[in-house]
This record gives sequence, C-alpha cells and structure tokens, in this order.
Amino acid sequence: MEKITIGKLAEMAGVGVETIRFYQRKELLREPKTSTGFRTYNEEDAQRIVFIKKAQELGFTLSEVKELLELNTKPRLTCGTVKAKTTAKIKEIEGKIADLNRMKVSLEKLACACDASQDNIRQFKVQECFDVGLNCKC
Amino acid sequence: MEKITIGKLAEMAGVGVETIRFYQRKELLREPKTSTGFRTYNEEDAQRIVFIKKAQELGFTLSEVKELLELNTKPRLTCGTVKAKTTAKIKEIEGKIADLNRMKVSLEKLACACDASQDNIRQFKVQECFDVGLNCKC
DNA sequence: TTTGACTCCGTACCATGGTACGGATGTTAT
DNA sequence: ATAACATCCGTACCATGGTACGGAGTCAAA
Repeated sequence: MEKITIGKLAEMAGVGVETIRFYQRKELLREPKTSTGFRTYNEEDAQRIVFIKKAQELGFTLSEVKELLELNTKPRLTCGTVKAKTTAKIKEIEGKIADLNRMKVSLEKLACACDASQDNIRQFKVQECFDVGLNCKC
Repeated sequence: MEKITIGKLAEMAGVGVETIRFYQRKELLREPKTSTGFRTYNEEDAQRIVFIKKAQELGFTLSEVKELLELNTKPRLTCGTVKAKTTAKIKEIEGKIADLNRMKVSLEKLACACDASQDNIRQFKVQECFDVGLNCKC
C-alpha cells in the first residue's frame, strides 16, 4: 500500500487537485503534512471527498456538509447536541425525499401521457408537482 | 381576483422582486407585459417559481430546472424526445432518493449510538454512508 | 392633481464553489 | 546527479445565482 499524494487522491475521488486544497482551506478535509511539507492521505480521505460531492448534488451547501461531517468528529459536541442536530438533519432529508417523490410522480405522469397520445403532452405541468397531488392513471 | 404585480408575485412565491427579473432574463419565467410596460402575473407563475426554488434545494441547477420545465412547454420537442428526457430525469431522481436514504440510515445510526452511550459517538462515520451498507441495530 | 408607493431598466456588486497560473521546491527513475 | 514530473503556495480569475442601486416613469388613493 503505497502512500497517497494529493494527485492520487484527486484521481481516486474524481475531483481536481485544486478542489482538495480548496476543501482544506474551508476546513472540510484534514491537511496531513510530512516533515517536508507534502500532503499524504488515506482511503478515508477519498471517502470523505466522495461524501462531500454527493451531498452537494443533493442540495447541501459546503457549510451544511461541514456541519454534517462534524456530527461525528467535532470533540466539543455533547451527545445531546449531536442527537438533536442529527434528528433535525434526518427530518430535512425526509422532506427532500418527499419532494423528489412528488417530482418523480409528476414526471411519470408526463412520460405516460407521452405514451398514450401524440397530442396531450401539454395537459400536464411538471411544476404542479409541489402544489397538487398527482396520480398517474396508466 | 385583482391583478398580480411583480411585488405581489414575489411575496406569494417567497422570493425577491429582483429574483423574478433574474429568472426572466434567464428565460425560466415568462415576462407578461401590459401596454405600458408593466408586468402582470397569475397563480401559475407563482407555482412555477416555487417549483424552481424546490428543485434547486434538491440539487438541480437553474439550467437543469429550465430543461425540466421545458419538458411540458417547449413546442419543438417530439413525444419521443420528451419521453426519453423524462425517463432519464426519473432515473436521476431515483438515484438522489437512494443517496438520501443512505444518508438517512447513516444519521439514524449516529442518533441511536448517541442514545446508547455517552462515549461511542465517534464509532460511526457519516461519510461512510456512500461506501458501506449500514444498518442500525437499535 | 398631487403624493407616495410601486415599477421600470441597466449596471454594479456580492457570495459560493471552484479553476488556473507560475515560480519555487520536493521526489523519483535513470 | 540530473532530468522529468509532482507538489508547494499565494494570488487571480471564473461561473452561477442572485442582490443592491438609482434615476425615471406609472399607478392609485386622497
């Protein structure tokens, strides 16, 4: 198991070297240096970067991601605080899942309208999915 | 039913007036003008803005949101094209839901570890949720 | 018909999340 | 030991998604 330089880590995690340095400036990622000033990493750092990218794709900002990650690494947090923050995040995630499901149902309706007829595509409006309970009758 | 000015629309949709003008410049929202150059709107415009904000919170960029909205309004698109784009978006949404569920399971594990003991909080790593299948044993 | 609130438009500015540059220094294979 | 390559750091720049400003025009109630 050879040592992981910043270039290798970037490749493993599918990001640019500059992105890693940027995350370190933002304190989202540790910055482990050798005596000569070079960074060396492990598998867990790669995992952490992948998490950051995924969470971003799910609509979390970098500071929200930071909060999430600190839930199990910040020494100052008490059990009660972690518990409270964690359950709040769970609620937030459940809300996002519900919204995505509404959006999905709406798109399924659009897709099935598309199958049924050449002409009635515009009878359904994707944006209604957050106001109206839609059900595909296909 | 009085007419909806840009200010009222902004209030209805929970955004700023400038945001609406911005969306219009980006062609995400129609720009209905009276003969004297003033904008007037309807309920559907508000719904559309709410959709845009929600979709953003779910990790879609404005240009992705535009594409989504065009699925049922763009006159040039054939049924086949709409169908293909729609099913692709459905797959993407399913991926996001799966990621959110993994994240949720991971946070549930963290929360339950927090209940069980004062000391073992840091045994679980939130970021592992995209690599490892976790199950809460509580 | 005046007065105050709202809207018009263009332009400038802002925060977030990177991306690029470039000269110096470290690492590695020959 | 030297060439080739990677990494170091600071700084500058970039795209996205707004937000603010300010002078002029419009609307609506008194």
